[in-house]
Amino acid sequence: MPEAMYWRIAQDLRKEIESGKLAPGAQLATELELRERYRASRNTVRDAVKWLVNRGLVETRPGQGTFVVEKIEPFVTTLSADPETGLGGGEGMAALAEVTAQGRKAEASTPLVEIQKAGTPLAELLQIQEGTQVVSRHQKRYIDGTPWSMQTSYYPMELVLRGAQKLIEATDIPEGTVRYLADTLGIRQVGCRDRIMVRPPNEGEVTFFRLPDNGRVAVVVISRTGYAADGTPFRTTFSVFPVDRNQFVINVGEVPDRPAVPT
Amino acid sequence: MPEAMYWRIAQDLRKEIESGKLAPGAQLATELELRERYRASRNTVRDAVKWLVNRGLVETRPGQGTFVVEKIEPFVTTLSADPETGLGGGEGMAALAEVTAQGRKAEASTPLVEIQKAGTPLAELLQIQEGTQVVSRHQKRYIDGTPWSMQTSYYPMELVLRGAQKLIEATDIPEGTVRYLADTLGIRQVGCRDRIMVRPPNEGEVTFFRLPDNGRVAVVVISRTGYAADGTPFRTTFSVFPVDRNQFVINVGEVPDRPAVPT
DNA sequence: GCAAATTTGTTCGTATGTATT
DNA sequence: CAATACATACGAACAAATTTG
Repeated sequence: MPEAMYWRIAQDLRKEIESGKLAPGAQLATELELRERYRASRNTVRDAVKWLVNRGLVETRPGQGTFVVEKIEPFVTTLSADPETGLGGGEGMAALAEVTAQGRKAEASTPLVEIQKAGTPLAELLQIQEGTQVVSRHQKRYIDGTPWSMQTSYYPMELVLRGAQKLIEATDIPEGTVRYLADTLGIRQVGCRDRIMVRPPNEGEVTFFRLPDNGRVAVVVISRTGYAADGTPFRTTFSVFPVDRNQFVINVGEVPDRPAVPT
Repeated sequence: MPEAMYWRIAQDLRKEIESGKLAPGAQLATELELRERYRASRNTVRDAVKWLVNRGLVETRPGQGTFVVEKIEPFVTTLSADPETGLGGGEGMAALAEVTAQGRKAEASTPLVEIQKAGTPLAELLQIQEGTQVVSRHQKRYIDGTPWSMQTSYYPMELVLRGAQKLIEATDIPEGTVRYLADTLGIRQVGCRDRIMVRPPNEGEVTFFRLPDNGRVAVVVISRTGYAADGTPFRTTFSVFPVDRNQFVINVGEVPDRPAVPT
């Protein structure tokens, strides 16, 4: 009972890729060559190639050919946060420090500061009225020159009025905003809650991260909400990472140091 | 500069879906109807529909039609672990308790116990020689009847020889294996390290979780390695969750209780 | 710099098979 | 069994992107 021909062709090529016979970066036979090799019409071999493209095994470049996708060396981010100092998870300066510690070069764009009204999800996280004014601080991060993460932090506007002026300055806050708020307003972060979810990328994420335009590569969104001593949330940070180049580690209790090596 | 016709048709349908004009579960016009509506050939409207299928917006059922995919109510798992008692993160009985607490019905298959040789990644995590014998305990979990996660825990065979007989019995260990090992062998878990990654599902995962066969829905793999007081790892658990129905929460420090509501 | 050759992208027409109602 | 709807396959033509001579 033969399966569909395009399927058999696709499986044949898949095996060649997975066995390494077709190495990452290598060019596949052209559609015309495949047409002859499998004695099928061009549209049928194109269906087979589409099957591979949709699974992220190959990519086609008009005018050039079809190529086996290169695999990306994943970067490992430690999410474990010190509830006091602020955090350690892909946030602020701590993020950069972790990158350089792994022998890679980290860069970050200057913060983009905006005043916005809180939408439903944010208002819920910060336990404020929908439509309340919030400060948004946005940064893009790069590792070895490739886009690595986008981060947006939200603070109730009230904090600025109470004296945290630096929040609305488009400059890095070297000591970290959590530390800054503790020093300036005496708001200590006694705990935080991370929420992790995975979803398809939106248009802006596709272009910034240079993801395939078929939406195959998802993004991880980590929202971290910081809580003050009285139990009220006072800031939330959303970090967006493409799943094809990122892994995460959480340490609890006493764990030995170890270079985080991807699997 | 008109884009390709299949693209315009796809965008048109996408907008109808995203605006809610085509509700989840609703049936799209048939290919023949779309052919008339857009004055394109059937192959062209099929290309448009394929574009939507590859993004997971619709699904086609031979003999029936094309339907807008239903969105799934995500389940929230708390990963925060107590380094002592064991854990809280989607593991063992604790997992079941969290599910029922959210007013859902949890089930788990009886454990499948196997003796295996450790492969490279596992040997690295457990810091043992590659090829060393390990006990593997595998379980599948369901929430409200739908497949939710697959979990496989690995223990060095040595633990069984030292007296932890229950590890190789195909029965639930109600108090949890971490507690059991502490009671039986005096091995206390003083810390653990979680590693989170996202990858496409393999064949077994596609069939168990009933994922679309185009590999669009990725899975989250969380490996949790437990460390004893002397700093050596003594167990690793791999948990696999489909990303379309799961979110995760990590609490650090003092955070207020709050019903975990998906965004 | 340009034209030709190569390679993938889009569109149509047509025929037949398979699954469901 | 018949009607309906999607799945597979072939052939053909032209367009667009890229490389090559």
